[in-house]
Formats: sequence, structure tokens, C-alpha cells
Amino acid sequence: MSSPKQIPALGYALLGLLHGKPASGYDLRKVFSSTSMKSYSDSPGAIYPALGRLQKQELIRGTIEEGAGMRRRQVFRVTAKGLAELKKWIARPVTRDEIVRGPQEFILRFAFSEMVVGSAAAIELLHSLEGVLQEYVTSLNEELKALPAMMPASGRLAFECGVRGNQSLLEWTRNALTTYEGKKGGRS
Amino acid sequence: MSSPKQIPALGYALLGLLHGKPASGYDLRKVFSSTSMKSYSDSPGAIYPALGRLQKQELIRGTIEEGAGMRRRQVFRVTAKGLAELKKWIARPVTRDEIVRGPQEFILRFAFSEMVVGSAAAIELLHSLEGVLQEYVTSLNEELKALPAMMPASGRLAFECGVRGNQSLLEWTRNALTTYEGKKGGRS
DNA sequence: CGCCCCATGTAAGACGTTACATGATTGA
DNA sequence: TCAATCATGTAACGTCTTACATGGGGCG
Repeated sequence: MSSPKQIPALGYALLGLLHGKPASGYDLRKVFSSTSMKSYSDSPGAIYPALGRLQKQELIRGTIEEGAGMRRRQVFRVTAKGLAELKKWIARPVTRDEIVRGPQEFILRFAFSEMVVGSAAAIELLHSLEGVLQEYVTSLNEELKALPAMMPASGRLAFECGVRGNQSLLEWTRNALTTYEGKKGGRS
Repeated sequence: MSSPKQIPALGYALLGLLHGKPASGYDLRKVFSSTSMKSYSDSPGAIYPALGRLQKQELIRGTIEEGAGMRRRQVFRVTAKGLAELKKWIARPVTRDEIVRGPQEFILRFAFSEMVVGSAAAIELLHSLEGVLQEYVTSLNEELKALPAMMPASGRLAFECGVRGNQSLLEWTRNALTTYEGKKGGRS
């Protein structure tokens, strides 16, 4: 029914995984609990309602599989509408706010990007991130210099930790770009 | 009244800031919106209820200041009970789960550590983090090697991003330790 | 036969977001 | 006097967490 709502990160994670391979709620839970996507919840109280919402918005469709000697399970697939939504989310330019909140959502977008929007768009995403990070790191460094000298060492170090983390992310971005641009190709 | 509940990160952030300096809800909002603690919410709908909860748990106490030519404002102070709770939170050892979820909460703990529990305990905190990170980075590297070769490049790069981020955090930790241990001192 | 894993869900409660509401004071 | 800022809150809504509930199937 109603589609133009904003979807939480978990919803996009599910959408992206289902785009890779149709799966049941239980399968998806296992992905979250067993692989390194542990920052997302693997609890049934999060997954099943989220799948229900996506289905109500017609972004995925579930079909119940039931055979002799098989347990009943519902397998979800991404619809055309869902794929469009996923593409929109992945390809949108990186904003500063997105990075300030933490890189997790960006990482998720990028992880899916090649499969969903192709490597050209993935490279664009990286360029977008690079631009945002350059400015952000610069302004963080300025803030750092402006920090009061009387501040406790742990406060200053904590701030530095944030700066370094973003610097390291920027290096990763550039490294990823050279990796990628070395071997062009893939689909658009 | 009821104290042995678990406090969300925002609550500890408020507790830590108030320990540094008594302040009103509005002051605290400004800290979140103007400084680099932007990962925490600066919305009144988050701050004021959070302050209310802390006060109900007797971790802070608010006194209304009202003078001629002054706006009415309520200034909060950390109580003895609140300080104890803050210390407990800061000094507790780092767990792997805490790091998997992201370093933000640890950074917050560490930022306050020197002022609240002294530099000796701050150093202990860093050692605790170092241990956890060593193991975690090692296991991430093993996972990385075990990743299927047919994986799309963006997926592998996304994973590498996580590894690098934690490696960079580990370097920061060691750097912070040498910085700290160079100039001992501070209280307890 | 009993236990554990598969597989799905629901219910209660806590928390944050967004938006709205109120009123006093400062400055143009 | 009108707008912006100070300062405090409330209400509705959505989402996540934790815990509970249910049943079939494989295995010892």
C-alpha cells in the first residue's frame, strides 16, 4: 500500500540480502548472527515485523513453501518496486550527516552497490564519500586545534580518535577507488 | 526511586557532562548540537525525558533558578548515587560485543574517564580495549581470508573497511597508552 | 521418549524522532 | 512591535529489545 515512507537501515539490509538471494526470516536471522553483520539485530522481534512492513509496502513478496517432510517456511523475494527503492537508497549521494552518525549505513550501501547498481555507480559512491570526508576531516582537524589547552588528556584523545577514524576511512576510500579503477568493467 | 535499571548511552552522556559542570537541559542540548558530540540527539523530546528519568532514579537533582531579569531554568547536578553509577559504567571492562556494535560508547566512556575515575583507571580502560581489539582484529582477518573468492569486489572491500577501522582504533589505543604512560600522575 | 534445533510469530515496555505548544526576553 | 532566541516541555508515532509462545522434525 503506502510506499513513500522512510525505511530504517534494517529494512535496507533485508532488501539487499534478499536481492542477493531469496530467503526466509530464519535464514536472514542466521546471516545477522553468524556473519560479520552483527551490528544489525538478529532477534525475531525485529526481523519478522520488519519483513511484514516491507511486504505491506510491496517491496518484497513472501511465498509459503510447504512440502511433505519439510517444515513450513516463508521465502521472501524482492519485487520490482523493492529493487527500485533499493537502488535509490544505494545510489544517493553521501551527506555529511550520514558520516557524522557513523559509517555503518554507508558501508552497507557500498557492500550491496556492485550487485545492485553496478560498478560504475559504486565508484561514484566512493567519489561522493571521498569529497565529504575530505571536508569533514579538515574541519575536525581545525576543531582539534581550537580545543582548549586545559582539557583533560582523555577528552582530547577521544576527539583525536574520531579524527583518526575518519582519516582511516578516507584512506580506505582512496584505496578502494584505485582498486576499482584498476580493473574497470562490470555492468552499469 | 528505582535505580537498578539499565541506562541508555544518552543517559550516561548527560551524567558525564553534568559531572563536569551543572547545566540546564538547554545547555546540554547546545553541547550536543554545537560540539562534535553530534552523534547524540539534541532534540528536546530526547533530552528532557532522559533528564526526568535520571532524576527519578536519583542520579541527578534539578534546582529551579529564577531571578529578576532572568529566565526560569532548571539546573541539574549529579548526586552521589549518580557519580557512583557513572564510575561503574566508565570503569567496567571492555567487552567484544561493545566493540562490535561500534566504538562510540567506548569513546564516550574514555572521554570522561580521566575526570571521573582518574588517569590510572583510564589507562586500565585502554589496556582492556587493547586486549579486546587484538583478538577481534585477528579474527576479522581470518574471516577475511575465508571469504569466498567469487564475492563481488564491493562486498570484500566493505569487509576490509571494517577490519581497517578496528586496526586504526588499535593503533590509536597504543598511541594513547604511550602518551599517557609517558606522563604519569593524576589522581586515583 | 525427551531434548534440541528449525521456524514462526506476538506482547509489553523502553527509547528516540518529529512535530507541536507555550511563554519570557532581547534586539531591531 | 515584531521577530528571533532562550527555555521548557508534551503527544503521537515507529522501532527495537526482551521475553514468551507455539509446534514440527531429527536424533540419541
